[in-house]
Amino acid sequence: MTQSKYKARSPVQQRGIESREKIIEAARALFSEKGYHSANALEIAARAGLATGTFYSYFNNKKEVLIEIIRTFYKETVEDVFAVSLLEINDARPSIIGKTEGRKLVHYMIETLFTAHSLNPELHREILAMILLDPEIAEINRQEEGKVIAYLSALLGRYKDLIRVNDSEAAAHLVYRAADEVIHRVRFFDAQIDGTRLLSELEEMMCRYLLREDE
Amino acid sequence: MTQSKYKARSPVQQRGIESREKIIEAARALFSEKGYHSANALEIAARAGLATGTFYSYFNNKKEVLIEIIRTFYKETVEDVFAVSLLEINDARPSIIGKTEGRKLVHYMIETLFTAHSLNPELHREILAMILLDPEIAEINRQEEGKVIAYLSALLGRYKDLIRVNDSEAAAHLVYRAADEVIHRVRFFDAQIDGTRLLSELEEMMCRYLLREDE
Amino acid sequence: MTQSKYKARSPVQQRGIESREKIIEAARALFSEKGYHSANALEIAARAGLATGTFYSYFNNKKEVLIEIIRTFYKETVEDVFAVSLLEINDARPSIIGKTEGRKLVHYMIETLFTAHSLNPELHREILAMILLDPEIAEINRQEEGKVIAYLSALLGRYKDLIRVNDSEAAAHLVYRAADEVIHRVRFFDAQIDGTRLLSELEEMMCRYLLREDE
Amino acid sequence: MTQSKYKARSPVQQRGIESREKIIEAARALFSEKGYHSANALEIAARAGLATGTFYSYFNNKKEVLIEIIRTFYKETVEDVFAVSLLEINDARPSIIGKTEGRKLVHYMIETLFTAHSLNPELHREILAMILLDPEIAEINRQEEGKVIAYLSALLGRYKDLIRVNDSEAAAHLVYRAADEVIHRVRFFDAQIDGTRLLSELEEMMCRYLLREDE
DNA sequence: GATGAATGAGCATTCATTCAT
DNA sequence: GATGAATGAATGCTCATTCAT
Repeated sequence: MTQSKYKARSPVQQRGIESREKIIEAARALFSEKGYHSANALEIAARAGLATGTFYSYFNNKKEVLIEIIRTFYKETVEDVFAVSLLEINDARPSIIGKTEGRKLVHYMIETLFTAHSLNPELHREILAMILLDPEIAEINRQEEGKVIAYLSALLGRYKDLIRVNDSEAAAHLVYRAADEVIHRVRFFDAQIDGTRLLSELEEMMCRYLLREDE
Repeated sequence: MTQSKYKARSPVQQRGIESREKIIEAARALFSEKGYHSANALEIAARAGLATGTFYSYFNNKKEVLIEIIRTFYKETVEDVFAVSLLEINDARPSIIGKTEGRKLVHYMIETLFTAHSLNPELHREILAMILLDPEIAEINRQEEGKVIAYLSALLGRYKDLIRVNDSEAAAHLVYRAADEVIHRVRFFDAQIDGTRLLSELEEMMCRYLLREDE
Repeated sequence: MTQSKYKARSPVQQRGIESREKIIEAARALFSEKGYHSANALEIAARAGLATGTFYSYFNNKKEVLIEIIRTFYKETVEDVFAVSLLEINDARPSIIGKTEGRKLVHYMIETLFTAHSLNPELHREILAMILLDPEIAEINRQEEGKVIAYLSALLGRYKDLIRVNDSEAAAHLVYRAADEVIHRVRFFDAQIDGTRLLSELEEMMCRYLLREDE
Repeated sequence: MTQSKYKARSPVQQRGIESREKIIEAARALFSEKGYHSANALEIAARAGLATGTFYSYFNNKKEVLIEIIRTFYKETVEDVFAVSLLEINDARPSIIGKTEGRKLVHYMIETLFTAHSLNPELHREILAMILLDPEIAEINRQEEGKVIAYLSALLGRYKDLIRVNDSEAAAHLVYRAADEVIHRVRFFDAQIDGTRLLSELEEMMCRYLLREDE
């Protein structure tokens, strides 16, 4: 928390850039395997094949690595997956829209979120917990999440003929939140109920909520 | 984690029962104020006006207190609030139903969950995080949550004329999950979007999902 | 520096009081032997025959022990030595005064300061350095030193017939400062010049400054 | 402490000389600002706009820089100031002496020391502390201080008609020590007593001690 | 000459848990 | 039953110094 006397440096040489990368990779692996709280700087450095001090050359503390990982996580998983998937729907597969099959659109959205959750479920869970525990992480997440919601919002706005929501921004939030949470539960916990049934109901709920009756 | 050599005892004398109660109260206060991870046995005992050793007379570790608190939490907040509220709807206010105003029913459900979240938001957030971090806590939560979902499921089943879901169990899960998550976000984070708009959309989504067209 | 979550506790049981005492003694010994900066908590605890944690039960950090030692140091050495010596001059040996031998008074003062410096020279040196390096220690020292200077000031005021200073408070400061410093140099460093000559000149300076011509 | 395997080199090229100079300046600034102990090689190098390794090209460790700074400090501040001031008194202003105003001489001495202390008080304080903590620094200081005292001693010897000390070498030591210490206190600490009063008494003490009655 | 990446021993501090009283 | 003293492993972080480029 305290501002360190030694600020973490940014590597300029190739070797430094590689070391920083190794640390992030090692941290990502450890956070997934044993959780953020159980991993420590010594261990992360060792896993990266570096000394403890090297860790602190590039990061002031464990949390800074987590933040970096979260940003990368959103970039690599949610954001990219989303952008690509939605572009596909939009541009590469105009046929979907042509058929006015809004239900397929909903299915795609849920599937995409599910894929994003599946890339590294354990790490995802750790991040979700940290969002609850640390306001700084919460803020980072809010920023990153905002981009995803913006995609959704734009998407909902684009298909006005299919979708009947009034407040498309609030709807995007709602859809993201609800879907994310339900998918998360299905993904992590052997729910009291069969996951397939839950996802199926989720799709049903989304359709009833989002799509025009006459579709 | 490891089972202690000395098992925590159950108090039999009045004094012992009071000490145990004091510890739980102190822990609840501290978990709310500074979070589960930042609180420690010494501090909890001090807050309870007891010695460190006394803490370990009644609990083998901090987690055991948390589990006790979670059970009580569900009893005192979610479960009770739910049961009472829904009974009111059902029995004490048959007029609501008489009007076939399913929308009011939905509104009530959301309001009830919101109330439950408002009783001790900080503690609630800590518990949510622990559910993600600790499988044992997750299991405890699953059990307790199951009761709430059972209420919802029964409720949905009772108003078949109002409600059009096929799989009322899955629907109860879905409704609980989605509402809980959205409310939680609205409650804790200054979302990118106004909370009122989000709750309003949530109600709209639930209505469209749950209620028959002809209501 | 930061306020600890765990505040250092005050021992209530006899055993605890003894442990705290042992830590102070061990610290005093180590600070003398190898200096404040070179000693560390682990070492101090070990020397006291206790675990590291026990050190932190009674002190939040090394500096707190130093402060305690400084206070005790002033109590045990300077203050007491001074009070006793000066009382002796004053009450038990009125003959000195009767002879109007102010020179003996000055000699006593210097001798007393020299004795104070001799009780634990190494520790004294460490403390002097810390006064220069740490404002908090400087303040503690200022307070304690103030008492000694008050004694001197009172003494100077009492023998107005012998002593010709106008501003006895400033004079007390001056005398203390100058004598303390010179003695310190003589005590610690093999000065470029023989210590005896320096002390002799110090006495001469003090006499010329303090005593009436006609003494 | 340990002699390094690689000896620090002496710069021969212009560029090297400049680098060395930059390091000394950066160190001086940092030692003043945050103290000798809190400054470190990395920081010093960064401040000098150089790489860490460059620091170790010219100095084997931090202490070597301090020693260099102390020598320069004495050269630039105390020694020069002294020499110049006293020469002024002696050669350029024979009128002062002609008036047999020894009091002015004393005033000049004190003023000169005060000026020396004022050039970089924080650095001065750090050096004083290091003298107490490190025998090697103490020895360096002894040597440099010796020159100042030699000036004083010579000065005292030159005005035998004004000054009545027997042992002018011891007197020079004494005067330097006492004045230095008192001035230091006035300069650094808001003494319990007003600085002006103390300096005034200091001058009075010096006059009574040094000057002949019939002046 | 200069760079900055890497090292790793070293130290301060925390806290879950035990146990003698 | 209650107390609070004691433990010591664990961990975050620093920084003087080396060395490959």
